[in-house]
Amino acid sequence: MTERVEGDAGSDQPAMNEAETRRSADSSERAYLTIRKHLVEFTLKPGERINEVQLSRSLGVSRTPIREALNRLASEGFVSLTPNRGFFVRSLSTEGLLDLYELRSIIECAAFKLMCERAEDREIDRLREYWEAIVDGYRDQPADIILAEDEGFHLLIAELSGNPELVAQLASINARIRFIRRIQIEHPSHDKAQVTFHSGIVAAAVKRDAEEGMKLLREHIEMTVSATQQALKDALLKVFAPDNAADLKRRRKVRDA
Amino acid sequence: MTERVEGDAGSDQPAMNEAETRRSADSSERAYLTIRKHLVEFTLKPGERINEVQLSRSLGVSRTPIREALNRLASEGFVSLTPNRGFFVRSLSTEGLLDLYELRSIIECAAFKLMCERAEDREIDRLREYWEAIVDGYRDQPADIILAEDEGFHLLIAELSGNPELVAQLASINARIRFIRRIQIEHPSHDKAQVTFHSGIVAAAVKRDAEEGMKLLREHIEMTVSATQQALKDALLKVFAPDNAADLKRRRKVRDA
DNA sequence: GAACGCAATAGTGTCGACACTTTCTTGACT
DNA sequence: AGTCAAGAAAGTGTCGACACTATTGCGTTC
Repeated sequence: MTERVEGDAGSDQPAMNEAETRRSADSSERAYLTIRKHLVEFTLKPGERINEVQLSRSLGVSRTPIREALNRLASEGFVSLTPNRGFFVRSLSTEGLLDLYELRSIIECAAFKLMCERAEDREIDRLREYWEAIVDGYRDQPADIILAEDEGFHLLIAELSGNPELVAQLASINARIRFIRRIQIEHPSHDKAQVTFHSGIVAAAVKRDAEEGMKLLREHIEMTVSATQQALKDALLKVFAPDNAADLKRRRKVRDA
Repeated sequence: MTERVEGDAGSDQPAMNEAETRRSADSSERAYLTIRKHLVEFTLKPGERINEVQLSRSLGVSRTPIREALNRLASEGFVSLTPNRGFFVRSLSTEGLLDLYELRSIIECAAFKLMCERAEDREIDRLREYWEAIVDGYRDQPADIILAEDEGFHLLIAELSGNPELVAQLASINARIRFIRRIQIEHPSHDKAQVTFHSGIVAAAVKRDAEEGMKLLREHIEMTVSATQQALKDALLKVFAPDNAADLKRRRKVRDA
């Protein structure tokens, strides 16, 4: 008896309903996407313990697909698993984020260099065209679109490196820092240098100037990092400022004692 | 019926010093280790479909922990999942291996550079001591030990980079190429330059000469790659030469028709 | 004799149940 | 009053079962 709850917390998956394609309902995949969304949006808060039963109820599926999704998320570093105690939302400290950005910088620089060495001219053209196609309205879009376009740009570079492992790595990193990037894009400190930056990258690619491109990438990510620290601080404030029941309770207990 | 595979533990988990999710000795974990072992030893052959029921019988557990293990292995790139058709052993083409080695080179070089920039003197000393402690009997050990010691050496560099993400990445890559590395170490073409190489790395580290160290790492991995191609060819031959039932059946069918 | 479709089989995806572990609650003892 | 222990409650880890999908084998038709 499949109880199909769609109105509840499942509201995360909007345009996924194609009556045409006989796509298997695949609860696991939907659970994965939904939970990841909750993680990215801080609906599930850092450090919090994840209740499988509660999740399975709110998604209208049994615990099995929930656990499959959580295992996947654990491999990807979103959550951690303590035996017999369950899954916990991995708390992303500032430090942890910086480590991720550093890794991203490493991967992206390497990808750019390999692209310069290996890509065909017409492939470099694809990069230029991709950028030219979005540059016009770039800054006037909503944050989500900007983010997607930016990720697409960098993923394309990874693809043109000819090494699928780099693409996979970058995609994984992107997923993990997406939430903070979105926050940062919406943050007042978000700079207008993005456009210049991307144009510079394209120019360096066309010239096959690996050094120049890597320098730009490094600088850019470096710059982003400092902006990110402020954004993260604000974000955490926003998340934990509205009454956090568990936290309050713990404090009250201590105070009363 | 329970196939208890935990003997020579070192062969599969040489240097598990990772911040990754820690698990206890539950069924899932055992299944994960066992299946991974089968994968790296080609007991489960590239491209083959994985039968969950069969696996669960041979391990004496239900399908649930098997599926959890397989999901994890899928996130890590060992197997792939096709909806409604199940898990397949990912066929590691030569090309795919080269991509992995390239990624490894990128990560290791970056780690070395960061270590040179950041590590304390006494941390560099740890690296030197690690190497001095194993250098004596290094070449006279069985392949598994050599492999574990080598992985430990490189993981230590990653640790000294101060970025846990690099450690995690390297550990994951190591797991995926371990099977071929072991084969390669046992292969006649395995060179004696290993000792010189590691000593050179240590020397460069002590001098904080990032360029020198990265050059050594690149050269070394480059060299390994060509040796690996031959080793892989031999390995695949060895794996597929003894009758492969599925394959033979398919061929017979075609021939008879 | 070959292509097609239908039935039988094998195998995955998901479920609800239960055992065991951890955490919380209550109440006795000092 | 405070501490500790025993029991209750909550929650995870694993199981066997079942529905549905893909594959295989067989018989029919042209």
